[in-house]
This record gives sequence, C-alpha cells and structure tokens, in this order.
Amino acid sequence: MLNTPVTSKQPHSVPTIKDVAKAAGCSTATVSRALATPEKVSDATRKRVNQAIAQVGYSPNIAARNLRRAESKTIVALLPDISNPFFSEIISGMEDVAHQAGYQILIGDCEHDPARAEAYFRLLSTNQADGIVLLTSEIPRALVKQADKQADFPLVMACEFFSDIDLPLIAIDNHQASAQAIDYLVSLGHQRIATLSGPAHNPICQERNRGYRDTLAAHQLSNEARIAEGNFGFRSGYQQGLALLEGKTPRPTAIFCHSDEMAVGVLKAARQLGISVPDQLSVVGFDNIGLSEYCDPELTTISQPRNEIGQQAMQLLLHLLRGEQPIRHQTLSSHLIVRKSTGRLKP
Amino acid sequence: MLNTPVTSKQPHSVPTIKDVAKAAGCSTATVSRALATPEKVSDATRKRVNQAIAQVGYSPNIAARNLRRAESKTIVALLPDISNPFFSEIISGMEDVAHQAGYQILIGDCEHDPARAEAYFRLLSTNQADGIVLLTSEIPRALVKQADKQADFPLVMACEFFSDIDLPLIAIDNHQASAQAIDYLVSLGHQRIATLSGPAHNPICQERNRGYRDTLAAHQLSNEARIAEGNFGFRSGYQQGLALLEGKTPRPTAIFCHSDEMAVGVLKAARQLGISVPDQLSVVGFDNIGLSEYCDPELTTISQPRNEIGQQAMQLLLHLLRGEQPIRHQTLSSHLIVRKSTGRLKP
DNA sequence: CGCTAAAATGTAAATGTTTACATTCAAATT
DNA sequence: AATTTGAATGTAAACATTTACATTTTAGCG
Repeated sequence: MLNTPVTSKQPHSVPTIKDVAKAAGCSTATVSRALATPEKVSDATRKRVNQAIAQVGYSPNIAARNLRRAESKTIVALLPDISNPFFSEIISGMEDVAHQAGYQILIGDCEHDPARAEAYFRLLSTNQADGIVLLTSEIPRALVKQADKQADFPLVMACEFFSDIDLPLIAIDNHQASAQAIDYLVSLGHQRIATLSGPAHNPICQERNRGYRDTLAAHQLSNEARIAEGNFGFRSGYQQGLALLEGKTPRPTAIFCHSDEMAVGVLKAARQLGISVPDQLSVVGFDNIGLSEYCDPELTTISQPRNEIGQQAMQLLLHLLRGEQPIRHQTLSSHLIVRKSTGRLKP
Repeated sequence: MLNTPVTSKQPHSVPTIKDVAKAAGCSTATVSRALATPEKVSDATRKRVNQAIAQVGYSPNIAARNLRRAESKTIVALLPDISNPFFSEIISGMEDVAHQAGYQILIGDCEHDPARAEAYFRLLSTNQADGIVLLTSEIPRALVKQADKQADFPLVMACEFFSDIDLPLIAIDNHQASAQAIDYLVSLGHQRIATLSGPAHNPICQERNRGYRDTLAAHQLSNEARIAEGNFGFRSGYQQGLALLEGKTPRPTAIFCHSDEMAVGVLKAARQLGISVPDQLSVVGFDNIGLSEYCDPELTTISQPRNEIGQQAMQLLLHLLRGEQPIRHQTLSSHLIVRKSTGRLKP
C-alpha cells in the first residue's frame, strides 16, 4: 500500500485545524495559538506546527473564525456610483491600509437606491461587516441618525458629509477650495462667473456654493452670482453648459464646475456654440481625474488628495474599531492646478 | 419597575435564533425552517415566528450560517485595475443578477500585483468566497492552471481569456470586432492603418491584432501593417500616438486603438502635432465608455454590451455553483459606433 | 534538592446556525 | 376503533474555530 501524501481519511475533505494538530502532535489550541499569537508558543512547537500546516495544506476556515471572534474583518465602502472615476483612487488608498491591518473592503454601490444603502448597513448587524466608510450623503437619513445614536458605531465619512449630523470626517475644505478657484478667475479679470453645481441638496455642493458667493461678495460681484445644477456627469455638464452659454442673459465669461466630467461637458457645449476656451470662456473643473490632462483644452481644476483621503478615512475607522478616541475631523488640503482651460479674455 | 421593550437579559446582547424561539414558543429548528423553508412550517407557527423576529429585532448571524452551510454567498470579481471605467458597468451587470440570487460581489483589484490575485484566489479555500469571475488575464498562470484541474472549480472568465487554458467564457468576438473597424476604415479609403494595441501578451489584443492583420491582408494591404503597444491608459495613447505620428516612416492616416482612453490620448497627440482629426487622421477607439461622446471630436468606437457581459458571466457562474452543466462559451455581439473621429481624407 | 514562578500546553466550552433523525400529532384509511 | 400516513415539530449533533481555565513542564533560585 502506498502512502498518500495527505493523510486525511475522507477523500477531498478540506483539512481543518484538527488535522494540523494531529500531524504536529499537539492540541488544536496550540495550533490556534501558533497562528494567532506565535510568541506564546515555544520555538520548537511553532516550527512543528508550521511544517504540519504546510504538509496537510491547511488554511483556516474564516467563517468559523469570524463566528467565534464575532468579527468579519470586512469594511464596507459605500459610494453613490461606482462608475465615477473619482472614487477609484480613494478606494485604493483605503485598501492599502485596510489590507495592511488584515481587513477586506467590500465596495457598496448604492446606485442612488435607498434600499441598497439599507442592505449594506444591515451587513453590520449580521456580523458580515465591521464598519462603514461612507462616501455619499445620498442615503436615507434615518440610517445615519440611528447609527449616530450609538456611541461607537463604526462609521466614518469621507469627502461628503451631513450638515446636521456630526460624524467622523475626512475631507478637504470645500468652501476654501471653491474660494480659491473663484479668486483665481477674478484675478484673471473675470466678472461674470457662473457655477455649475452638483445636486443642490448635497452639502459639499452647498459648501462650495457658499464659497462661491462669499468670494464674489468679497469682490463686490454679488449680483453676478449664477448657479446651475447638474449631477456631476458629462451629460449634465453639456446640457447645463448649453443653457448657461446660449441664454439671453449676458453670457458668463467663466464657469466653475463641481466635477471634471461636467467641465468636459461644458467644453463640448462651448465648442458646439463656437465659443473658444479659454479665449472667450474660462472653465474650471473639480477633482483632477485622469482625463483632465487629455481633454482639449487641458483642464484647470482643483485637485483633492484622493489617495490620502482614503488612507486617513480607513485609519480613522480602524481607530474607532479598536475602541480608541481618535481625532474625529481631519481637513486635508486641496490645490488648484492651472492648465489651459482658463485665461484672460481675448475679444 | 418598567418593562423594557426588549426582553433580553444581557443588556445590548444581539438577539439570536434562541431568543426568537423562546419568544415564539417553539424550537430553534422551527425558527430556522420558518426562515429557510417556510413551506415546511404551519401557517400559524410561521406567523408567530415572524412576529417574534420583529419583536426581538432578530437578524441571523451570517458567519454562523456560512460555517454551517459551508458557503459564503460571496463572489469575487477579479479585475486588473479598478480605475478603468470600462469595468464599472460590467460589475453593475454582475451585481444585478448576483443580488437577485442572494450573492454579494467582492471586487478584487489586482493592481497588476500577482500577490493580490493569489490572495483573492485563496478566499475560495478559506470559505470566504464561493466563486470567481475573472476579468483579467494578468494573473499568475499557476493559479488558473490549478483551478482548471479541478473539474468544477467555480471560475468563469469575462472579456479576457487565456489562449491555452479553456475556461468558461463570456466575451465578444475580438477578431471580428477588429475586422469590422478595419473594414470600415478601408471603406473610407484608408490604406496606412496603424493599430495601437494593448499589452502584446494579452490574448484579447492578440486576437484583435490577428483581426487587424487578416483584414489588411484581405485588402492586399499587408505590408502596411504597423502595431504599437500601449497599456490601455490615456498616457500610453498619447505617447504611442506621438511616436506613430511623428516618426520618419510615412505617417498612418488612421489609427485603430484597443481602448477609448488610448484613442483620446492619440487625439491629444494629433492636436499637438497640428494633425486634424478626422480630416488628416481617423481614430477608432474600443469600448464606448462615457467619455467617447464628449471628447473632441466625438469618438468612433466599438461598443461592447458591458452590462450583458456582466449578467451572463454571473449567470454562468451561478449555474456552475448549482452543479449544472451550462453552455461554457457565449459570444456576445459588439458593434461599431460611427461618430466624428473618422472620415475620408481631406488634403 | 525543593520550592516557586513562569511558560507551555491541553481540555473543553462556547460561538449561532442548520439539519439528520426522532418524536408527536392529526387526518385519512381500513 | 385501530392503523397508517404524512405533516409539523423537537432534540441534539455538527460546522471549525478561539479561549478561559486547568494542568503540566521548565526554569530560576536559595
């Protein structure tokens, strides 16, 4: 009779910690310790255990571990729309530190559907997730309110926030970023500066619009304020761009957009109307996505430190999970990147 | 003493199936059955159980369920790079049918790092995932080979594939799609048609390049074949575009790109060199991402039914998981969308 | 060498489900 | 009325870990 390399009785049965224990000549407890807290096990046994693990081809059953430890090592990243490229680098940043700490990221695409968001929140109570990073304010407020009540509900926000609910937050100063863009446009000589905002109910857009208004006021341009509303996407940029540029009211000479996609939409609208950018119209975007260097003209835009936002948000959440009392609010700095879509008017 | 609404002894302890059983006056088995197989339980008890569930605020502990059932209801979607917008709609399609069937999707971003891919494959053996949809061929071949050996390893591919390993696959006919693009360019009168390919070792690119060569040959243009290699991104499109357009060899009059991002990169290169598109150069992209309608000029491109690819891939995987013998290969149809970046030469 | 403390290991309970098997009960059949 | 059947329910084992507690071993020290 030949010796089979694997010594399990049942053919095809997945090796468990018991098999390892048997092979290493110790108890399952020791194997478990050798894995979780190697320093509590003698060098000799640790070595034997590791050999045994390799020999039988063991990998721990995570469901059992999760059950026993009452955790899942999974973090949900809740976003409004997975197709928005703005989020991918944030996710990358989150993954970096999450993996480092032995956590997984589950990407939750809400698709603007409240039921989806609710389903993802429910993962917490069923032990399928340990925490949530919330990257959208477009979810049922009830969910958040409830979470906020529990003292240490593992929830942090990144980029977006709620104006009336104070949650741990990693974000840039949207008011200031907006002000910087407007200041810059004014410095180029622009007076009729319009804003193409994201959804009006979105707090970050409200922030940016306050920054816009405040800065216009500071330059005595308040009565030039004009805000159009889009949804961050190409199409709404194009449509609202057309509306802004072909209306009967005196045409704006600059448009500040709350996303790069909308800015590119505005570029298309301007092209279609024979308005040259930047000679007759300046356009500023927001986010500095990859595209902004490759559109025509290259886009002046506000850059957010996306990777860092993701990293810090995850750090913050991990602190929360460890029961620590971290700094609940971090403001990261954005900066204006000047490219070719802005300039002085050339009549 | 006041009655608390929740009748648990331990404060804050999460209610389990036992609490429900107690409240409903039945055994845990019955509660479990009422949830999993309601038809095996009398109407009266089912009602009592549901009331009890609502009353104690029970939701099942999924880790325990997964342990007992030896499944995770989680599917891994493995992709090369999450920031490529091409994938987001495929993911959406996958999620639609996955959620329908009670499965979750875990997005695995490999970032071209073999270790990452391996980690995601390992989820299968640790019971953290039930199956994999593989959207990249850029992973260690050993992993796939090994999976292929096991008769019913729950793995399907979508879009991408391996030339030498026969796995279940949902994809378009890349050879034909490529041929269609080239035929169209030839019909416009182009003779010097270059291809800006994705990575040369990528089977779908090889397929497309075969389609390119075969079609040139069919038109007696074989000696005009010229293939540059990029990596699907904007930057490589721009760089290779410059190289193709400013070289000493006679300049191509059309460039067929393996991605829209690269095509937009080529547009930038052409702009920079003062080559007008489409009058002096035609450009064709691939994938029809959102951007292609908003760049200048709007991009002629090949559209893949991304949502459907995602749905079908998930369907296929679900069949596999149910132990059925599904059709292992499905070819979906792509089509050419003609916009403004292609035309006859105007000298 | 005997004693104590610390380190290493083992035993067994606990985690929350599901499900095979056993039991009960009511209705249907003789 | 006795028997059979099938449905409804209950009992308890099983899933693969972790860990509190108990026990054994080792080292240290006078």
